[in-house]
Amino acid sequence: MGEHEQFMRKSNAVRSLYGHVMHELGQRIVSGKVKPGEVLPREETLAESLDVSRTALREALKVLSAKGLIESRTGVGARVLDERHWNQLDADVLAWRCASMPPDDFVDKLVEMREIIEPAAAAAAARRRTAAQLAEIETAYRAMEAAQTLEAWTEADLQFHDAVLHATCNELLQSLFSVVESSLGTFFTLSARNVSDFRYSLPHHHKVLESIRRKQPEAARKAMLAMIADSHASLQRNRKRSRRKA
Amino acid sequence: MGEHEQFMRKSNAVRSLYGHVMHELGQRIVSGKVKPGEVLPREETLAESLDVSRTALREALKVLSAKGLIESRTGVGARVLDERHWNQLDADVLAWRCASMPPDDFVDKLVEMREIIEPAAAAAAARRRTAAQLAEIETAYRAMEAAQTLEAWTEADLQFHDAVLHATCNELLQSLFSVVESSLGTFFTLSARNVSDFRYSLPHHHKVLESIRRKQPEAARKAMLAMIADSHASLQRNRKRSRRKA
DNA sequence: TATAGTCAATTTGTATGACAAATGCCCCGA
DNA sequence: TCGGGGCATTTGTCATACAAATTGACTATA
Repeated sequence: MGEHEQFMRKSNAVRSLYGHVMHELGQRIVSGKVKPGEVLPREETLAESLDVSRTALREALKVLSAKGLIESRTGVGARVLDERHWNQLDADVLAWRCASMPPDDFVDKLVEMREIIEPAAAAAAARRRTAAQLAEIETAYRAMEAAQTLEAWTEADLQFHDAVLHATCNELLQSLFSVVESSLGTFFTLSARNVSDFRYSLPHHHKVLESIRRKQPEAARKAMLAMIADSHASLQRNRKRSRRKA
Repeated sequence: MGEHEQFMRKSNAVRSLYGHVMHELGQRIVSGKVKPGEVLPREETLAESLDVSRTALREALKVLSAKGLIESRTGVGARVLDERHWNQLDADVLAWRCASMPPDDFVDKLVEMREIIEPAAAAAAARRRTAAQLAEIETAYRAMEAAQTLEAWTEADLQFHDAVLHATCNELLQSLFSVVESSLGTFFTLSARNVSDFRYSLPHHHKVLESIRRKQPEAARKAMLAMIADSHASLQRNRKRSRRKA
């Protein structure tokens, strides 16, 4: 897993016991190992099998319930809910879905989301960005320029897109960063073979930056859309290649 | 509070103890009664003041932590996080923000989100909808046509927009329904005086329905955008009116 | 036989008390 | 002045007990 210090919160959830349990159960559900409609074993049994106390297990269940994955009812048990109820935009749920090489159609959905969100965000940023927000974007861009390793590039890339969302001055839009994060993460996973040319999208980013600097919403929208379309195309080339291998 | 039986889950969270506690603390935070950076009283004290056990309180804190509102650390306490970390798209967080007559700029942000999401969703639905999904949308439309009370209208309206999101075949888009729900809810709250003409947007909905039926993405996009722009304009008229009163 | 009502078993919900672990701070010593 | 050790504070985890809700079976009754 990548280390995006300032994005991935140090998240005590990672270190804590209940965090592990939540992660484990969450993945079981999202990956389909336990299917919607099924009820989990009773808490005492489940706690024992996971080697934690009922307290820790229950905290995990509560959070999963808040994410819409399960519903606990007295006297019945914890039933896995239908996908329709899942909090699909939750960072954890997205991560769980992307964890194990997501199916192509899910990647397409991620891309569709980006194509809707990010061009609109770039346009809004071009309209409303403050000087400080522009500086944030530029800093991220410079970091991409300077990146020597794939890891450094990835972090700077994420920071760039986060900064654009931030510049929209709309925190609701910024909360969609989790989608971008999962999307980019998956992208780098799926196209890990050609690590060499990871800088190919730099010109696209430059155009977005300049459009936002000059406060040209339509130019920013187009530049961002082109960037996403380009990376999507590159991803599909990789798909075909790996399918041929198989 | 409206009753949208099939949207608002019966949500044991409403009835349960920890649910009340979560709601109470969540509102305190989102409304700004306790500000980011502050630390809550220690669990024992807080539990006592809310008249619940530490167990129930901790379950509430865990969920609030999952929503990004607070962060608990051993030996320190539960610190309220900066708005940047909040899970802004979470249904509860949105509801808490809209609970107490949200400021104009937040309403604008909701509208901006709708203007980005829903036209794109309508276009996608026009491209990919199945016959069954179209039927869902039509059913909702008929219910709007037949609605005699504001309550019936509101429920059908929500159902219409949910059906459109569903017809995109992209569950990520559908998860943004919480935004539409909060937005419409707030809209009806703010424009509650002229209840009489609640049906004025029916023609807009008709255009969206027909465009999706005929699989015309661009027409669907435009119709949806026009609908949102129209309701936004109507909302702003109301704002001015109520400002004049004050 | 059908039906309503009661009871018992099961499972989650809540409370309580205890201790482990992490953090921050003061104080002491070099 | 700086660094480390220990102490107080607070959350993290565990174990146990009982309350509350749901289910399903059983029974009495028409």
